[in-house]
Amino acid sequence: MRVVKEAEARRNEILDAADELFGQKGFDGTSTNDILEKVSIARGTLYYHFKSKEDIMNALIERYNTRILGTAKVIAADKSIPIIERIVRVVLSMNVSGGSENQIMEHIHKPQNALMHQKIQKIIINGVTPIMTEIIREGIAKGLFSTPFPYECMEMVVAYTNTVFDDDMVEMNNEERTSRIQAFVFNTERLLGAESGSLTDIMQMFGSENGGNNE
Amino acid sequence: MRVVKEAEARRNEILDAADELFGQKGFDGTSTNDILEKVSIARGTLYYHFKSKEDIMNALIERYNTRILGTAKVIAADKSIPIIERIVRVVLSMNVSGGSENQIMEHIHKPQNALMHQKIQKIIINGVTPIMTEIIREGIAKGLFSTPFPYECMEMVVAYTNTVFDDDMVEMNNEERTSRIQAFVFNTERLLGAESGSLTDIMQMFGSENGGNNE
DNA sequence: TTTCACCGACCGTCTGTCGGTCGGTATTAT
DNA sequence: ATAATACCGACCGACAGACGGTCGGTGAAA
Repeated sequence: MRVVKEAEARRNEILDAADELFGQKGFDGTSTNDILEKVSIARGTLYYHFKSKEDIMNALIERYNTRILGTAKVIAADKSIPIIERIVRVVLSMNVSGGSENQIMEHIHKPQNALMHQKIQKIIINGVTPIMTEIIREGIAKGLFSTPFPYECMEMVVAYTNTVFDDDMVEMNNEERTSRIQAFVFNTERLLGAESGSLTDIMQMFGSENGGNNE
Repeated sequence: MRVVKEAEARRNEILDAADELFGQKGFDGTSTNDILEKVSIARGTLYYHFKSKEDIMNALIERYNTRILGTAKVIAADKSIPIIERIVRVVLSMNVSGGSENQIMEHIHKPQNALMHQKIQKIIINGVTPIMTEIIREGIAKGLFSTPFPYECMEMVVAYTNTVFDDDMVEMNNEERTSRIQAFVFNTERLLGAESGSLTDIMQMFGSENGGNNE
């Protein structure tokens, strides 16, 4: 049957379907036919809205991009939140993505979606780092931190969390995870030249993020 | 024409061809036909030696694995080399891979080979980190370094260098690269609790690695 | 005569293309 | 105001081309 919609509405339908399918079966594992069936459109329609399958992925990433960085920016700019808490929240917003759709990132970390994962990681490293750095500079001004290389510091922190914590890159049981987080907090304090123990609050929130989402 | 060879010889021919082709055109961009033509064998022969295209990639990665970690282990175990120099050499061995085939890793860092890259990165992080950690412990015993978390420290260092320096993950011009290395050395010193400036030698060797290979 | 490396025709599935169709909307004539 | 017309954006589905993987069969060496 023939159903006509506005281009943007249709585009989003396709993206929503692709989002779910890529999450379940990976990019390579999802055929364009899978998407067609899910949206109930014909082949030509898909290629009317997107020029290729990879184009769909790029559009999806663009959506993630906007959401993730948008959320991070809002949090980072809210100077009413204490600096350290703001840092924690920005870090968390990278994984949970802020809103009701908290299963966005969960799918990404699978061996199947390597390319998508790589592209998102690139966006996070190059997008989140400057946002975090701004907070760090604030902290330096207030005497909380002390480093001549705030940007590179945060780049290291962001790159590390994104490879080791977000992935199946390093396999850990809960115990190893806990010690990894302890060490991470300690190391971050050293990198930032923060007083020992001043970031320990981070650990708790990290821990709860893993166990289960409470709001 | 029909040419018969020992299975292992043929396997290596196929791997060599795949290595070069994947490097040039990426994994997805290389068809099995490309490999067949290059090796001058028939379809069935390829699938006699490998059960799938991905199997070829995994065998390739296994080769890298052996070479990279093998080289790293040899260097790390040579206690005649001063600790800091050993660290530098291990880091370098990750990129140059030791021997005459120094173009192995160059191809990997392309958006096309995302899956292969991810798998190799996993091997490096989980394989090189313990090797490096051993050296660090030696350094701690000698009073050069001081950290309660040597493993997690090195994990951070290895993960960072592999994402930021080895990739097109972060685009940098030479100037940015230089400052990135300066900061990296500084940060690593902090992480390891090393005396400021004690690792500066690293910077020089890193610099030469980029410019051109001498020996 | 058994075994091992090899062959190449063939299959199903995939992505992407292309000529053509349909329905709503703006425009014009009545 | 209403009807005829022209237009265009959204949609369709048959099709082409290429790909990864299979299988029954072949030839040479052991």
